[in-house]
Order: sequence, then structure tokens, then C-alpha cells
Amino acid sequence: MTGDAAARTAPTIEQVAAESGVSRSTVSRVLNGSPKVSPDVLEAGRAAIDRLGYVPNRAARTLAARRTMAVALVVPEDPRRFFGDPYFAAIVQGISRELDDSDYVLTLQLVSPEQPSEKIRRYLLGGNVDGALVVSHHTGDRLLTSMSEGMPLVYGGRPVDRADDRSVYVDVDNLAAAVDATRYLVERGARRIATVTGPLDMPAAVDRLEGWRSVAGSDLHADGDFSMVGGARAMRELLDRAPDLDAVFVASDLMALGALGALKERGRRVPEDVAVIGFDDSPAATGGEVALTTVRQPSDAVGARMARTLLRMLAGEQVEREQILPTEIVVRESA
Amino acid sequence: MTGDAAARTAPTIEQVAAESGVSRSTVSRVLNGSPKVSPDVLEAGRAAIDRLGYVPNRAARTLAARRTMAVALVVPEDPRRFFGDPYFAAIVQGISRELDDSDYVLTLQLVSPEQPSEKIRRYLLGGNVDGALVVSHHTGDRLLTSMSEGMPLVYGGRPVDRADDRSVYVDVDNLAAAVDATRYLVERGARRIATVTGPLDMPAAVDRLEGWRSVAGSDLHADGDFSMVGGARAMRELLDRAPDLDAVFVASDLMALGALGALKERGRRVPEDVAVIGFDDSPAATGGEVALTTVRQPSDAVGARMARTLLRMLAGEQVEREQILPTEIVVRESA
DNA sequence: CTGAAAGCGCTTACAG
DNA sequence: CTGAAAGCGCTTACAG
Repeated sequence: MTGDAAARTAPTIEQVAAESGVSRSTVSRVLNGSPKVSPDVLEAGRAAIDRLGYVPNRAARTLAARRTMAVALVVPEDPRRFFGDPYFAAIVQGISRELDDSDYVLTLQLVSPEQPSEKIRRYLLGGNVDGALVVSHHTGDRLLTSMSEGMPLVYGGRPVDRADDRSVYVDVDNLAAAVDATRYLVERGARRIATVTGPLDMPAAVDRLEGWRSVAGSDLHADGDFSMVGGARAMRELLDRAPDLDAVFVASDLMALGALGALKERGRRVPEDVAVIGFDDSPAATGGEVALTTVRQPSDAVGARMARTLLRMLAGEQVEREQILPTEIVVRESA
Repeated sequence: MTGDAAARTAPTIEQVAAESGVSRSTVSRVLNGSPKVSPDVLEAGRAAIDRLGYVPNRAARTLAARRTMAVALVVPEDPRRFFGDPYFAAIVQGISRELDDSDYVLTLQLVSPEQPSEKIRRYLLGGNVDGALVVSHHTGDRLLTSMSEGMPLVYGGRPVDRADDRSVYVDVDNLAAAVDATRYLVERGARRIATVTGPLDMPAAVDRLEGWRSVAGSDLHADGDFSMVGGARAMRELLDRAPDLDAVFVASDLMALGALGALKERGRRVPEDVAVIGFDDSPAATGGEVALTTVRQPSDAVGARMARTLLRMLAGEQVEREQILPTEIVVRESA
């Protein structure tokens, strides 16, 4: 079949040139949208390209032009967490959206956080991509940090190492957001405010804990692991430790959903007995029986901003080293 | 700084050759582990490579060797669903695990299911990857199907089009598994068995519904959208329609978790009043208050098998067109 | 506006 | 076992 043969030996620019009767250089110009191509030649070139179903070979292009038109999304994170967390989904969505309007393609590099391997280093330095987006709640990852000299890198979330003053990143102010959330609970009349945290090896979890602590001034916190089940477990633990608690700041909506279940089990009414405020404003916030009052963070905008920032770096433009996007409290039923 | 300069102009094979005092050809042989290299030359080459921190340029390599050593993971799926579904997490984990032992890298291509764009076609046909893994519950995606002539492709899940007898895929026998699950409920004494399904544009959801129907012989089903919230909603609907139902086959553990919540709301005891069997044996199965009896499917093994199959195709080996992995019922508390 | 030519950084027959 | 040379399929000064 023709289809088969065509697939086996993809047409080259040389063949397009022959087919259209112009030079290889000119076909290349047509391909790259050069302005200095006369209308009729442009037309002839395009026609030949269509007729042959020509797709430029990216390796050749990359080698000659010295850029790949590809960016990597590096995720030094356990796949289970990466996929389970709506935060990542929103980030990736934002990144994809922004990149779709560009000529760049996205490449995924799941790397285990324990051993961010030589493989990823080779991949990034081996000229596969022009730049990289790194999303991870966890590690600063020395390997990657050491590479930001080698290529444009944009992080999602602040660096683990607060002394790092070179990394470019996009984030929200988790500490301030937690302060706001906890104050909101205070204003609503709460006296004994607990918190369910994320894993404390993640900057976002730490910052939210700090914010809560600065207002609540208590030590009533439990780790909910950023999962629904963990949220329920942590809530039960908190109720055991402090049966009189009357409010809780839960550091993610998913955990808050679990917490609501635990509160119900224990016969606590929300918000009458215990006020609950979540974090994210993800779909989970409105998925339960009680609509969550929560802190909205624009995760998709974070992703989009990361991508846009990288594109600007690649275009040689100046960018801000840290970009903090706003959060806001969304009042619903739970507090 | 030296580091900066080095980063700016990555060393080429030419420089390694100069540094080690052997020819470019020989350095290439060292790089590619050719057996016909004398020990001392091998040593000299390696030393020079280390000293210079040399990483081969992939584009040049790809162009010359005519293969990329990269495979694409194509996901014609909404990011929200892709990230929310533990099934995908397990699949990707299996794929990564298998690929980690090979020299191939993974590239992610999230494509919108509605318009699987020209972009992805160009990407795949433009010589970016040697083959592709396609995971999606949904569409057969004509675009991709039409490309399986052009490059090795392995699907996760059976093709939507049952008449498709060319696609290579790995799956479980969803229909048989649903039959087993429903029979199990019958054997346990259930008389009126409902089911909560996934979205019926997905083959896995359709097959599980069919399997259930063939045993239950009823029409008591509701769409739970493969989400926890949807599972709860569907369960409530079923209870409204058939207050006397005494068992339910829920087509995913996540939905089953939602169903358990709804049953509790309505004061039904599990398994005494209503027996519940889930599907997946994902972490969700043991995350709730009542441990789920469920159908275990080895999703990570599906992913690993997909990757292994693709690697074999790339190595020119013969592979089976369809590989069906076994499922089994895991008995816990809910049924 | 267009073409001939050099060059991107590798691999791989080919000859030795 | 090793090297010189051709070639992979493009882009891009350069000259016209």
C-alpha cells in the first residue's frame, strides 16, 4: 500500500523541493514562515508539502537550528502522588494550555525523588529540550539546581532551600493564605482551632502550618498526607486529642473531604459544632455533602505562568525571579 | 566561571576525541559500548568523557543513527480525568518502571480527546520517538489508528472499535471480571443486584456493565462517572429507584467509596443490608471505614507489559496482538 | 526574493 | 581494533 511505503520512508525536504520545483533553501523558508518568499513560490511550496504529507524531521531541524522547540516537565515525585493530587492536574493543565498556543511541545520526565538519576541529567543536557519546568512539592534536588546554569528552568513552588536566590519560580503565598484562613475562623468565633497538614517535607505544607500556628498559637496539628483518607485519619486523631476543638484549617480540599467524613462519624455538625476551611478550591470543595469554605489558589494559572515565563526566558526576555499569585477565601457552607 | 562557559558550549565528540587522543569514530564506539574497542583505548575514552562532562547530543545521534531512543506516552484524555484516575497512575508507574531498565526515555503527550490535533501527528511522525504507548479509556481515535502503520504503537485497553484487528493492546477481561464479581454476589445470597457504572463511552465501563447484566439480568444501573462523588450520587439514585436492593457491583473502588458513604447516609449496613463489591483494588479499596471486597486488576502490570511489548516491537521481535492479564476477587469486608 | 554551500554533531559502512 | 569519509535532513549566512 502507498500508505505503508510512505510511512516507511518519510519524504525529505529534498523531495519537497523537487516536487515543487524550488530549492531546498526556499522550502525551508516556506516551512519556517520566512517573510521573504514570493506569494507564488509560497503557494507552490505549500502545495508540494501537502501533496507529499511532508513532516520535517525534528532531529535534523534541531541539529541545524540549534534549538529543539521542546520543553520538559520534570516531576521528581512519586507517580502515585503526582497522579493523585489535583494540584498537579491543574498545573499541568495550565502548562498545556499555554504551550498549545506556542510552537513548543511538552515532554514528561517522571523521576524518582530519591535518585534523580543521571538519566534525567543526560536527557536535559543532551540537547533534548530548550528548557524545563520543574514541579515538585519536595526536594530542592541539587542535581537540578546545579543545572539551572545550563538551561532555562522554572519551578512550580518555592525552593526548599530558602537561601536559594537564583531559582525562578511561580507560587502562591502559602503562609499568608494560611494566616488569612485562620483569622477567618477566629472572626467567625472559633476559640480552639486545629489544623490538618500536608507532609512536612513539602514547603507548601510547612508554610501553611506556620501561617496557622502564628494565628492559632496552638500545637493541635496532625499530618493528613494530602490525601482524603489521611485527612479523615488526622481529623479523628485531633478529635481524640481535643474533643472541644471548634474549628479546623485543613491544608487541602481533598483532606478536608476526609475530615468532613470523620466529623460526621463523630456526630459533629459542620459548621455549627466545628467550622472547617479547606485549601485549593479544587473540584473536591463542592463534591461533598457540605460545600467547603476554602482558600482558592489558582493552580492552573500557576502552571500557565510557569510556561509563559519559560517561553519568555527562551525568547531572551527578562523575567521576574519570583512570581506570587493571589489567593482568596471562598465562603460556602463549612465555615 | 568555568561552569558557565562549559554550560554555554557543551563539549562535542570532537573535543573528546582530541582530549583522549583517539579518533571520533572510536569515541563513538566507546559511547555505544561497541565490543571492538581495546581496553586501554576504552579507558582513555571514558576518562576523557568524564573529564569533559561530555553528554552526546541527542539530535545528532538521532539523525545519524535514525532512531531516537525515546517513546511517547500519548494520552487523548482530559487532564482532569487523567490525573484523577488511579488507574492511570498505576499504568504510568508500570511503564516507567519497565523503561527505567532500558535506554529509552518517556515523553508525555496530553492531547485533547476532541481534537487530537495535527500537532501530535506531526510530533509522532516527525521522528521524535521510535514508538508510542497510547492510554485512553475513550476514543479509538482515527488519527492514531491511521498512524499505527507508520510506527510501533501499543494501546492500553481494547480498541473502541471491536472490529479493529490490527491494534496491539494490553488489557484485562473486563466482561469476565464483571461476571465473576456479580456471580460472587449471587453466591453470597444477593437477590436484587444493582451496578454503578463508569461513563458509557469507555470500553471498560461498557464491558463491566455487560458482564453484570448477563448475570444480574436487571436494568438497575446508574452512571457514577468513575469518580467518588459520582459514585455517591449514583448510589443514592439506585436506592431511590430500588429501596430493596441488597447488593451492588461498583465498577471502580473510587466510586465504591462514594457509594459506601451514600449507603451509610441512608442507614444501610454493609454488607448486612447491602453487599458492595468494587473494582481495581486501588488504595481506595482499603482507605474507607469498611474495607472493600473488590476485583483486583494489575494496572501497573498492564503498563509494564505495554512498555515491554513496545520495546520488543522496536527490537524487531514478534509480539502478541492482544494480551489479557488476569483479574481476581479480593475478599474483604464489604461483601 | 532565491539558490549553492557550509555546517550542526553524531554513526557506520569501508578499508586497513 | 582503528581511522577517514560519507551521510543523516535540516537551517542559515552569503552572494547574487
